[in-house]
Amino acid sequence: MTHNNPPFPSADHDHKHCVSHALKNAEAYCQQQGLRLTKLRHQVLELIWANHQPVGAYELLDQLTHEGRKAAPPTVYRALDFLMENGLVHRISSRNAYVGCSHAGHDHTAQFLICESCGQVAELDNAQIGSVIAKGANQLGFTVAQWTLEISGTCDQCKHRSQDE
Amino acid sequence: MTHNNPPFPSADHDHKHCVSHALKNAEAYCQQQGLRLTKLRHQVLELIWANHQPVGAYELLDQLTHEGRKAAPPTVYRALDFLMENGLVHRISSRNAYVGCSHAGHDHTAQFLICESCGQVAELDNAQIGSVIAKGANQLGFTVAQWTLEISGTCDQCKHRSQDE
DNA sequence: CGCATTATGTTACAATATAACATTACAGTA
DNA sequence: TACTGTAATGTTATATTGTAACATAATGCG
Repeated sequence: MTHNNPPFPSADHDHKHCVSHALKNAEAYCQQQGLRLTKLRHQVLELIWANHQPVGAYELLDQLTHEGRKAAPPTVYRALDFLMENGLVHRISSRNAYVGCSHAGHDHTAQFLICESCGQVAELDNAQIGSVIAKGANQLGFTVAQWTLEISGTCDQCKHRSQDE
Repeated sequence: MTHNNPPFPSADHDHKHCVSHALKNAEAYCQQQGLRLTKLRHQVLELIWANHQPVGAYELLDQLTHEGRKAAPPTVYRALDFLMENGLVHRISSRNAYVGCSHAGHDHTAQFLICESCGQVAELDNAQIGSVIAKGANQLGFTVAQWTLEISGTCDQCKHRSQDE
């Protein structure tokens, strides 16, 4: 299965829909895998998607609190750990921030395009990149366990926006 | 110019030599570029290389202190900023740690092989990886400014070591 | 030298993440 | 249903990583 959606959502896309879509996927996936997507974890995952761009843990903590839940840092970090272990969320380590995974359930490692102008992140799943990396590493006798690729730059929309000014 | 050194140094390589080599390179580069490689910066760079694997900022701070210098966090972070801005050091963001750059002076972005077993890091400079990434991003209208690739796994030596047991 | 600029010292604090132990909820079973 | 072991969450305290802001010292240059 491949995703042909433009990786950076258009400005007027139906964001509510994409959030609920991601949540439904996650629910189905956890169901199928016998994972406990508890209320807290569900809530954190929803917040992450709702933010629509990488969110910090303490930002999530604030948002949880505003939603009326008593929460401390471990509350958030434990939920994040669960979500990351199960491929529902990725950490953008160059930003200490977290994003929902667009291909949850697939076996994949993460590749991100991070727009410096709008702050949005798009997740790639480019097989060619993966295979070139594997090849390069294997040539050196290195066995790859996992990897992260974080690409900063400017997305298409922001380029056009800046031309309009 | 290309480097054909094995990226993970052999166990018995002359480490003192590789440190002094890196320092000489850095000195020459700064000279040539009119950059001020002050005593502090030189000292920090030397410590980074001497550690022989990624080092945390506070670890460097300790080491500086043990060498008799009065230092506080900003001391180290400012030196690191200088060294990173000028391509003499890279930050491994998945580890909050810093390593000397093996190709200082070249225009390149960083690709790291991080051995989970011995903790050592090798820096790649694989043009093919770079071009595949650029192509993948450009196809999506994304303009790449810079990127980091951090690959975790097991290096050749550690694989063999574990077979011997 | 005298001045402007850059680098470093110093203090305080912000931001991110974890340890350790107490309590609660949950799933399976007698 | 009540019992029990496990997993999840609550709670407090603290570790780790990184910056802000302002003072002082060193450096390069006219």
